Amino acid sequence: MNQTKIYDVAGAAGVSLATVSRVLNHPEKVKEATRDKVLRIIKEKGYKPNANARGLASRRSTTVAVVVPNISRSSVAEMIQGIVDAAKEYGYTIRLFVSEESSSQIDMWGDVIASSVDGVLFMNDQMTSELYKQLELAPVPVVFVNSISERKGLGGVRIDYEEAAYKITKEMINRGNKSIMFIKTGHKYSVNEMKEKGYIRAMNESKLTPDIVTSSGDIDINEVQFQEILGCRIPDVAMAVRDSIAISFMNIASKRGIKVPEQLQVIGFQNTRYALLSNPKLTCVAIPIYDIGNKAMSYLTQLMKNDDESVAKSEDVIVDYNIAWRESTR
Amino acid sequence: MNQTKIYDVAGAAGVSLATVSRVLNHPEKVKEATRDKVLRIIKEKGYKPNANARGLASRRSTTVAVVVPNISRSSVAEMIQGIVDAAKEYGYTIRLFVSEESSSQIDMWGDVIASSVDGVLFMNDQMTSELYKQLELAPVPVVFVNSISERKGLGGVRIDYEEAAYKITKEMINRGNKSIMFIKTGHKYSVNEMKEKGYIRAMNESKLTPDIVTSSGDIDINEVQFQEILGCRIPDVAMAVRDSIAISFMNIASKRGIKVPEQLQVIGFQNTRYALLSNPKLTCVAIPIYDIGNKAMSYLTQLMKNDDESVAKSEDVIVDYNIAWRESTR
DNA sequence: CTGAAAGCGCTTACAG
DNA sequence: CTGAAAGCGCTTACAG
Repeated sequence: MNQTKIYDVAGAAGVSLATVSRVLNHPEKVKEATRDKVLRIIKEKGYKPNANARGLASRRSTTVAVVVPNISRSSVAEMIQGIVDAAKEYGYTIRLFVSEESSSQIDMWGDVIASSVDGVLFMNDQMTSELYKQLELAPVPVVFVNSISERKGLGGVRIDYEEAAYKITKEMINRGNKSIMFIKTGHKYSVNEMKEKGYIRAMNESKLTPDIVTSSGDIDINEVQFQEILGCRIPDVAMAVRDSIAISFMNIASKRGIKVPEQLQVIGFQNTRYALLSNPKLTCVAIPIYDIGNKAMSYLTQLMKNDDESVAKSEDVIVDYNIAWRESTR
Repeated sequence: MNQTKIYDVAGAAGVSLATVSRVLNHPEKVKEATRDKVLRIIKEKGYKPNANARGLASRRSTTVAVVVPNISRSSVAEMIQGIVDAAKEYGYTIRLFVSEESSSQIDMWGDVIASSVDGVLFMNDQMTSELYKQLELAPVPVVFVNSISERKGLGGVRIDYEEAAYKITKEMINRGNKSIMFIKTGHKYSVNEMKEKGYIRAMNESKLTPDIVTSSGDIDINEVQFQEILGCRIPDVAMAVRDSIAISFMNIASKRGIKVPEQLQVIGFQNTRYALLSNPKLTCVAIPIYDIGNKAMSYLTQLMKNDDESVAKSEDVIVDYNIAWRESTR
């Protein structure tokens, strides 16, 4: 019930607590015989150093903060799984910070820093200049995950969403499709803006008129809107910024008797499990979101072991994506 | 860049660091004028106490551990959102521990305790007696979340899954359905075993023969299996332990030209977003998973403020569920 | 290779 | 109501 302290281990092993500490932190500095004895006792007693004390004394907590907006978005959860797995590999522990709005992220930032983490994995799609300022003052490295930073020295692991949207649009044009609809949401997510940009570029290049629909985040409202749209026009292709919106659109089309993919092709963005459970199965730009989390954490560990005085700066790392061709396209 | 320390605040305010600490931890013990001055300076300097130091000195870290298997399951993510929101309300911070297998949860447990949290929210569906032993020795309160503990003094917030499965099965029988299939997975999840039990009880009560199918966790394998099953027999109702399996079954049925819900009714368990994106929309036993997380965290805060010498024990708290009737049933 | 000691940044009895 | 001091459980130069 009372946790074993380093003193207990030292006592039982007949060494000083400094030696026990060294066995844990700099084993190469301890004679093998001593080390083995201490390790045995540590195991016997199930000793684990108190994280607070260790963090306070060493200024390294082997903990990183993961700052995300709303964890229940399925892509966020999967990304965290990637982070967690990499963290485990490198011996880091996670402190989770979830913020609803970007304004609250500023308040939260103080807590993040005070929690004395060794680094931060940061996800935010609605950056403000004040937030940038805060991040730039961070006493530890910050790496963006699947979101876009506009500042030098503050980068992260992500996809080139503009390119991805451009290429898939281009591909659909090359396949002979003329009317390609782009469905976005009202939110000002920078990654979604990149997708829109890529789409527009591809359309313009081919002298086609962009057809952009802004949908709600709510499924029920979407459905009404999609009914209206499909009552007026059936595009060759509908591409949505999120899988769930694409599926919602596809379902409404099916209900109206429109054949997918024969009359209408539908493309999503992300490749969540929704895409495999839809009927027909959704073609989408597959974002390796697990890998993004995983790589971001690995990258952060590199920055954290920088012994320099200064805080290591992060740069953008662009990760490859691919296209999962399924039944909603032909 | 260098973080403000309590000394800096004390200096600027012309008081001792003890007073600054008191303003933060026992404001009622400080004269109002002093308190206001200190608070002003704290705000000015953006001072936040170092979490490690505070935790070490006070033995309270205002941090709780959240221990879950695989965060990317959508129900887990939503539950964590509930936890996070309640944690924020009570001023707690989250340390996230994710374990793949139950064996690794034992190893992990040492880390959980060493991380000096004030309490633990624990989710595990495959308990072993060794794990129970560890949990019972925990120096802080432990509350189960959406999983079942068989030990006294170790309880948690959850649904009565047996009752839920019993009632929905009963309801479908009362509506005149005779052949009701239950689709489970190979995993030994205790909550799923409860669902199975409830289903069997309802069937037996009505002298109907239970029809239990064990499916794989993999969508592709499932589909092959479901094709085979539907080639042999079409039940009046198919009920699955998870939404995703139910949807998968429903999609295969649709592809075979079986009309849902006319010829086959399908019911899921959970009410994830999948259920709204399926076509037709899935009827399911709706588990208020966000609330479960939220309540578990609230409950834990109560246990943590127990001033007693002993560690507060937790008891089971059963949360209500309801049924979301949608298009896959009639 | 090992130990004694200082110190990490706080909190909290204990005096006053 | 406030301050001086001890102590939380570690790590890490510094001697030896």
